[in-house]
Amino acid sequence: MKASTFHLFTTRETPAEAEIASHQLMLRSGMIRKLTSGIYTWTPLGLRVLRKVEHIVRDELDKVGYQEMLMPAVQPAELWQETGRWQKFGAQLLKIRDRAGRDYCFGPTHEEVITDFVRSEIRSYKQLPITFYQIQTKFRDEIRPRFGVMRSREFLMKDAYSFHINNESLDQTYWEMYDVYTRIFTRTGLRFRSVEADTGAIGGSQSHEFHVLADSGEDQIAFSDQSSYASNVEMTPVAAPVDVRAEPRESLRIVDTPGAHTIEELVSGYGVPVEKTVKTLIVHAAEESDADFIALLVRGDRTLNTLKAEKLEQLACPLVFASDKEIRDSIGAGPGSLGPVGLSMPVIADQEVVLMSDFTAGANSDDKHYFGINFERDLETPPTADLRTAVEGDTSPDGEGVLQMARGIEVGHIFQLGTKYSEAMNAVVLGEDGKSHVMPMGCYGIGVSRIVAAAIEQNHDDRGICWPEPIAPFQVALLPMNAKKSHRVRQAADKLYAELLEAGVEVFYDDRDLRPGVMFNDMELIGIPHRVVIGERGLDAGALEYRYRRDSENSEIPLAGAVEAILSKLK
RNA sequence: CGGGGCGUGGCGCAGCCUGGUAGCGCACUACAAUGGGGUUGUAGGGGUCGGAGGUUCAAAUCCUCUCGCCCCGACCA
Repeated sequence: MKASTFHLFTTRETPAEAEIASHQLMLRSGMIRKLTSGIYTWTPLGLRVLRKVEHIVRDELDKVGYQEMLMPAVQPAELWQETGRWQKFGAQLLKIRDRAGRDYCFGPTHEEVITDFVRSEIRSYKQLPITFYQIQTKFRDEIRPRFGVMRSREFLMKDAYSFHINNESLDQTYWEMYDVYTRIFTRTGLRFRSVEADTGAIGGSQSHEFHVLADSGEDQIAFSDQSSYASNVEMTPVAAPVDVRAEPRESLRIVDTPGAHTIEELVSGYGVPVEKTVKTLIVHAAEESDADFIALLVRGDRTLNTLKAEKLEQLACPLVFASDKEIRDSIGAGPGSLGPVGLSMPVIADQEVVLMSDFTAGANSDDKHYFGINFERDLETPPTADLRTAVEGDTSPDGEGVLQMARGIEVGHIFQLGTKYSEAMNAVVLGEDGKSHVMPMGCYGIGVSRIVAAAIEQNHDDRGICWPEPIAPFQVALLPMNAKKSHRVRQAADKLYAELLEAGVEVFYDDRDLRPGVMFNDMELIGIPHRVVIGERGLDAGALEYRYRRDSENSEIPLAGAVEAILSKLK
């Protein structure tokens, strides 16, 4: 590709709207342009990277015999009403109405369409298992799109769906897909990690996420320092502590604590050690429950894990916190002065709380706290559950080692869906036994456009992008120095360009007659991994200058045999 | 959804408080010089100041409404 005829538009200044490195660099290098909130145009430069990622994904899926297809982006409402997701999917579902008043949505995912397809195409267990996939534009009306294509509303996704005669077959394909994903992300050249994950809105049982590791990642992942255990911290279980509760040493007493409405104020204002405090959170009970509200107890320095709480059958799902007014109406005190002693509603305590003794909590009276609270003596020991979010240093759930934390960008997610959709949509096949069987399903997603942003987030420096070679827009940048004046340089560059093309190298030939500094800066900004410079100085010495994008020093390549020398640098 | 901020050539911004008819840098066009890390000079083109209404002799500037975008929060006990 010659720069003179390629649309390249780089900027020196960073657009004000971009917060994180990948977004800034994608805009500055001219890979993407925003059309409107969360919706982007991919320029020729950006598209080259997107296509590279897409190709790796497609290639690895094809290798194991999964079949590519293409489903409609616009889907009829009836299909979504069949599974109940027309309502349940919520505001993220972009609904559209046609001229006849019929309702549609722009597909945020394709379980309904594929299940509809399969229920009419697949008749016999002999056709199973089967896995289809597509690479397609999705739309999710995010509450708050941000970070460019990292969290956009319109995005490119690979979604795959597998259908089975039984759960064993599903499990087999699930783990096969796990291996395919591992190969895909390995091939992109990114540092990544697979973790156990929550199944979320898609539903199902088993699930893993694949995260690209980067400090700016929106997710936190927990992993053991000694075993292969890793999970998204939003669902990392906390092992039940094995300690024994200490005997009471203090007497129960009520203390005036004006101004102490948070744990922090209690700790700083009254000298209570934070690990001797208990937070009391009032949440809505499940609809079918007798109680209206339930109190949850966690240690003062812990964070309630919403996902864990939602899974408790006694609690409303999704979790709803009681409003200040509801709290005052039912307890007679405001938030900030709540505690389990004398509380007239069901209580569930985090498992470590019941091992505490001589602790402090609100007295259910404004500006008063109980000090020296002890279970059994001052209140009944409540039922327990794993309620808090895991933290660094916790014992690994598999018992081996302790947990470390890292930040990640979710780029892949695989689920065992079971029969959630096939049952709702009556997707059945005839089994060997002559009877109808509802097909268990798996679904598997990869955020293709997000991978591009994640790759930059993980691979950049103060000069620009440092593409991993497998997804770089070009492999080699060829820069002639002052070619306008020097016919030798121009001729040598033209010749090398032709030879590199002939050898199948993706070479970007900067024939724009710009000053060297401009070319260097552009090539470093857009992150081409290998740079070859041709100048009078080098030609005199019979050499080219070579530099790898991540290096800070040049090396020399003999002019004779330059193509082979360059080829040997490529990965 | 709640809070905050911003809309002025393609991009980054100043001008607004104190009203007088729009400016700077980058980018773009032409010419010239320069030619190994965003070079320099000269001459240019391009903006209904997000939109609507109002106040005024006069509005980018003041007032009202509206649209769009960005950021933060959505665990607080």
